Order: sequence, then C-alpha cells, then structure tokens
Amino acid sequence: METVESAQAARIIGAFAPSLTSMKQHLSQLLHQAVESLQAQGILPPDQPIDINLERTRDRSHGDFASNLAMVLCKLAHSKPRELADKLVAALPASDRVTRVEIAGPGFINFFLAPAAYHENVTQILQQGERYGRSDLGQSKLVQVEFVSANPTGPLHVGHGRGAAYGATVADLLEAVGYRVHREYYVNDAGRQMDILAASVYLRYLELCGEEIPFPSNGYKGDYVWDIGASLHRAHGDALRHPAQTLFEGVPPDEPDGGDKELHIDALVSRSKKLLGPDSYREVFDLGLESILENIRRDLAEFGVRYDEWFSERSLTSNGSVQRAIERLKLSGHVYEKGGAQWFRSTDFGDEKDRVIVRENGQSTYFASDIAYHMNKLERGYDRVIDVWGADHHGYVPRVKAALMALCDDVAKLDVLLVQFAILYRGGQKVQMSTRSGEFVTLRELRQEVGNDAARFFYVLRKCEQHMDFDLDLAKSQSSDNPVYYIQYAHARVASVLRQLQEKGLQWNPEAGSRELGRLSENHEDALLVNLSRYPEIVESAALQHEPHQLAHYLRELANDFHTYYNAHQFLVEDEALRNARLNLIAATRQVLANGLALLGVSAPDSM
RNA sequence: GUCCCGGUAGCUCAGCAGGAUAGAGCAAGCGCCUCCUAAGCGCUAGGUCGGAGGUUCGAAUCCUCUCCGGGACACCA
Repeated sequence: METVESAQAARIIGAFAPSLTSMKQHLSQLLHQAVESLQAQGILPPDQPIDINLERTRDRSHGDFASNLAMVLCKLAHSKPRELADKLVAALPASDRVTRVEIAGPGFINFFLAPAAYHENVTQILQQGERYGRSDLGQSKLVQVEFVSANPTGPLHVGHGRGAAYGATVADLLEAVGYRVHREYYVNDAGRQMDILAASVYLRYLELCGEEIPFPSNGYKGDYVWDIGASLHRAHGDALRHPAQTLFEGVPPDEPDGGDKELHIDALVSRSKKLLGPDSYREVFDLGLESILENIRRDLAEFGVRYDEWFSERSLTSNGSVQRAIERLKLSGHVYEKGGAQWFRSTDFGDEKDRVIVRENGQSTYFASDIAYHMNKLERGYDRVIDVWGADHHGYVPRVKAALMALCDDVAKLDVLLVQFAILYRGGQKVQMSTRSGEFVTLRELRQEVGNDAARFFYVLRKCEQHMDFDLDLAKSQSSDNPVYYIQYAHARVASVLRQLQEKGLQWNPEAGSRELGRLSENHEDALLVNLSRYPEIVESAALQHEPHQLAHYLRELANDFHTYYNAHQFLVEDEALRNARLNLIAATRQVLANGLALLGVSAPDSM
C-alpha cells in the first residue's frame, strides 16, 4: 500500500536537498522509522495510520522542533508517555543534522539541530535566490482561483480591493508551493443590472443632447456614467436621440413621485430597448460594459493583480450552457414547477429553501447561470476550484454546493472563501460609505491615497473572513508604526550596507562567507538563522490554509530580527572572515524579505 | 426567527488540525545616533484569553449552553 506520506518519504531519502523544509520532513521521517521499528517489535500495533505531529518550539531551551508523538500514542502502546518516548528515542536512526534528542515535560520529544544545518540553509537561500521557499507540494495540480468578479456596473471600490489583494495573494501562494494556477474573473455581462447601466448611459446621453431628463432614483448616478454618455455622444452625435417625452411614455412614476423605483427603472429599460432597436441598444450596452470593464482591468493591473481569463456570463447563455445545466438538473429529478416557475429542490442537499432557476416569465435566474458556470469549471478538469466571494454572498454557498451535489460528486473540489468588507478609518473616524448614492471610496482612490504597497499589505493582514479596520493614516505614515515601511526598510538597509561596502573599499566574498558561517555566534544571529529557516514552512502553511496573513506577520518578525541585529552589531567589520559570514547572513535575509514581499505583491526597494 | 463572523493587554490584532511560564505592534514610562539610513533599537509596566459547564494526562484552542458586537438571509445581480 503506497501512501502519500511514504512516497514523500522516499523522495526525501532519494534526493536529499539540505534545506530546512526538508529538515522538518527529515525529522518527521526519523520519527516514522522509529514508529515502524516499534511496530515491528510489537510495542505499537501494526498497520495503524499514524500522524507525525512535529512543530517548532516556542522556547529554545526545548530545542528546535518538538513532537508530542509519545503522548498521542501512549494509549495504543499501553504505556506511560515518557516510557514510550524513551523507546521511540532509542529507535530513532542517527542523523548528523541532529545533535541531541531530549525527552521533556509530560513526554515531549525535543530535537536539537546542529548549527551546520542552519548554516547550510543560508547558503541554500543565496544559491536558490528567488526560488527559496518554493516547493512542489502541489505536484503541478490544477487549481482555479476566481476572485473579484464584481459587476461591471461601476468602478471597483475598496471592498473589491480586499478580494483582489486576497485572491491574488492566495493564487500566488498556491503557485509558490507547486500548483498550476488559473486566475479568473467572472464577468457579469448579462442581466438586469447591466440593462439598468445601459439605460443610465442612454439617459445621460440624452441629457447631453439637450433633453430634460428626471434621472431615475434607481439608475447609476456616478460620474463615470456621464463620461460614457459623452463618448456615446461623441461617436453618434444626436443620431440616437429621442424626445424625453417619447421615452417616458407609459412609464410608471418613480419613487419620489409616489411610484415604485424598480418598476420605473425596468420600464425605462424596455422603453430604451424599443426606441433604440436591438442593434443600437446593444451598442449602448456594450459601450457601457466595455468602458467599465476596461477601467476595472486597468485598475487591477495597476494593483499588480493579473488574470488568465475573463469569463463571460453571457457566453453561458449564448452557447447553451445554462440550458444544458437546467436540463441536467431536471434529469437528476430535483426540479419541479410551482407558480409557473422552475424550482431546484436544493433542500434535498441541505439548503434552507428551494430556489428558482427559471422565472415565471421564462428567464433563467442568475443562480442558473452560476450553476452552469460551476459545472463548466468542473468540466474543465481542475483538481481544485476556489471561489473568493464577498461575505455578503455567504447565503449563496449552500445552494451552489447543492446544485453541484445534484449534478456530480465533485463538491469537495470547491472551496468558497468569503472576504469581509474593510472599514476605513481616517483621523480615528469611520469613513462613511454607501453604495446606493454612489458615494463609496473607489479602489483607485485608496491606491492613490496610501499607495499600492500599503494597500496590498494591509488588505491581507487579517484573515479574510474577519472584519477589518483599515487605518488610512497608518497606511500612509512613513514610520516604523507602519508594518509595510518597516519591512521594506529592513530590505533597503541591507542594500545600503552593501553599497557602503564598496564606498569603504571592503570586499565581500560569498563563497568564503559560506565556509565561515560558524563564526556567527551572537544571539541576534541565531534568531535570524532560525527565522530564515522557517520561511518555507510559512509559505506552505499560508498557501494550504489560504491565509496570507501568516506570511505578512512572519515578514514583520523577520524584519524585526534584522533591525535588532543591525542596531546591536556592525556588519562591515575589519575581521574578513566574520565580515563575509555576516554579509552572507544579511544578504540571505534580504532575499527572504524580497521573496516574501513579492508573494504579497509588495515592492522591495533598495533605498528609501 | 435562521445562518455566518468576531469577543485575548488601554487600542489594533497574532496564537486556535489541544501541548510545556499566553505573544506582537501601537499608546504610556525610561534609555540609545563622534558608529553600515534613529523611516531604527533596548528596557519597564500591562491579561481570571466574554461567562458557565463538559471532553482529557493537558483547553485561549474541541463540544454544549449563555451574554455582547458586526453581518447575511429575493422569481436582484
């Protein structure tokens, strides 16, 4: 029976790259062998799947890594934890990278690593450069990450910004640990909201033609709609003009006039369609769509967020995918008719209530498109599918999963990650935002105010599903209070030291430095060595748990270790061997800071 | 009403697939530039981990109940 773990173990033994990632795996393997040996002796029952739990110690007096294995297995072995620990330790194969193994406390097995293991790691960092911290854990499996996917009815706002930063970072992290990642934006280019946008554009156009228009309360009022109306006017002059009176013929009153704003706007949409005719209407519609989508694309690109695909919702309707999805659901026997509409019995799969997929008027719902979209995703053969949604969609998760359960057994491949809104603070005060009046802070405004680096970093500083306070003043401040500057400054300081080296006419020989790493004996150096070796573990954990904040926090710690070291010791010393060793160490630190910042989409400047 | 998220130092938060004395940054107080960027560093002080039960060798971490705060619950997209 070939398990994943033993396959991994075989790889480790086969090609032993001495980096600390494999150090953890190495120790894990040693424990595995010990367990197998106890199984052979009959001390532990054979053929029991055993999880090796191995973690970094908090306190260095407990060594470098600790395992609670003996405490976990003591019941199976019918012995006391410390006695079992004794037997496990006795059965551990020797390793030149472990100087000492101790049993402590209630039965922890503590591993003390050889300093040389850490020294080799520094050399690895310098050799691997940008690749340090990357791994093939994902075994080139295909993952799709869909994120942002905001309706193209207006510019991205700060809420979308968090989804963008988070989704992009999760995608990059997954890529770093060896997945092949497909980044996708689902473009809602069909449906009522888009019609309302088209009508809004057309109304602004008519105003520019000189018509007097009472603008609908439910229309899109942002300035960008004016701009699109103006492009339309530049392109067509008055060719698409109709008298306001004609347009408003038979349209029920708007809310301020005692009517219903929804009925009012829907009527305006159908009047616009009728007056313009299908071709011209489509032109207005597409101009609105394209202008806004272009704006969104540019915004995201400037934010360092890249996509492999912009997937059109409309295409699902036009190529029959939606129809096909509905048919398949019907065939599965989970669809019924009620009140003239087609309902999906999602309650069969744990949803709270059944959902409409085809409306009374024959139109399929947004939900139907979403089912088709997810069916499409799974058909494309991804091993994993990740949806990053705004937390306000959380009620949506059960019904999408229900649909997938009805259609296939691949629900487990889908992860929906919900991102909470960020609340902005300026001068200690909440920045008020309301989407309906169009008075929201756009992502672009945020980027202009605090810069891309601070925005990207702050957005991923918290777990995604957690509410977040975004302090604009802090994000802008150029002081150590601001974690972004703090980390970047550490990076810049190393670069500065290396510049000083030349000015002082001193040499740095990295090869010699590699041989002299044993000269690093200060506590500050020890702390740096340990934390540098943790980086691959952090990347792995942040990626697999979809938690970029782990990396953000780690980088702050690493920067702190460096600043402390910088203040306590001189790097450009006369002693050549020591100087080479120290420069190797800080160059490695710079590399790890740069790698980590790159994964977060934050720049790593050489001077500040 | 149902469902999600949160309640850890004065503030903002880590820690939560159980582990060895609960961490960081601000803010407060005291120090450190003839020295590689003081956009930095050190020290001091600060907590019955919302509350109550339970599970066990061991709980901030898991389970149940409860209190407080935020959010979501369309034949909208």
